Amino acid sequence: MPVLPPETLHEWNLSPAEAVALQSRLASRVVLEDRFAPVRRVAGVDIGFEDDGATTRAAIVVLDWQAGGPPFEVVEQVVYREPTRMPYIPGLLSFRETPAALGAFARLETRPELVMVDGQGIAHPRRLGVASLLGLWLDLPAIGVAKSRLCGRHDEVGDTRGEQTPLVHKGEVIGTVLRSRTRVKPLYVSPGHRVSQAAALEWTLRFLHRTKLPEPTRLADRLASRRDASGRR
DNA sequence: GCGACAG
DNA sequence: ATCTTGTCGC
Repeated sequence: MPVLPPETLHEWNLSPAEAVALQSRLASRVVLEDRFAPVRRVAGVDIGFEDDGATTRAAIVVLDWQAGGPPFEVVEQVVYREPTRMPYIPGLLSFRETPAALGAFARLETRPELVMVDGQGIAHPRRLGVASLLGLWLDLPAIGVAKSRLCGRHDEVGDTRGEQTPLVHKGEVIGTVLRSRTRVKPLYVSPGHRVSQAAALEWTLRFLHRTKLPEPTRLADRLASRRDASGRR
């Protein structure tokens, strides 16, 4: 799908302090209301690192929601790698991950109506996790589904599948802590962009099958870790 | 000042 | 994140 040149993001070439300031500015543009086109194709995104961090790898799996499931029909999938440009700094992970994710989207033929990302949405100190930055950049509805907490506090979640409790940071509800599987570490679900808090949770629940992760993210995760992941399929 | 800290 | 085999559960 057509995407602004990822290079633009690299060219920001920001110091940590500048990146922090930019996050705050961009966060003001995040939309927390449902602004969807009818959802048919949903993209699951997973970004990870190889070679001790030297390489960034982004995997995308596009599912057809209207075709029914589970199992959901896989419409397209892409794995894309490029040299890592920035170190890992808590709170600035999105700058490290997003360039590769944009490279992967640029190589995707399908334009999804919804994006689900492995990482935080607004459940971030400055309300701009990877899912928000990616959603803004692509101008698509995006949801963050993280496997652990970055910031905020919450009550203990019941240990049974389906139980949930709000994630609160500085008096704001920034997400939902969701027990996706009984006796398994909970997920941290938050809106990325163009999605309400309620819809972010609803879509996540809709894609939850028997596993800890919702299907889009789970399949992207799995695709990323395949030995023969040579690109497309 | 002391911890915490997405992937 | 990643390094890794077996093992338990659906």
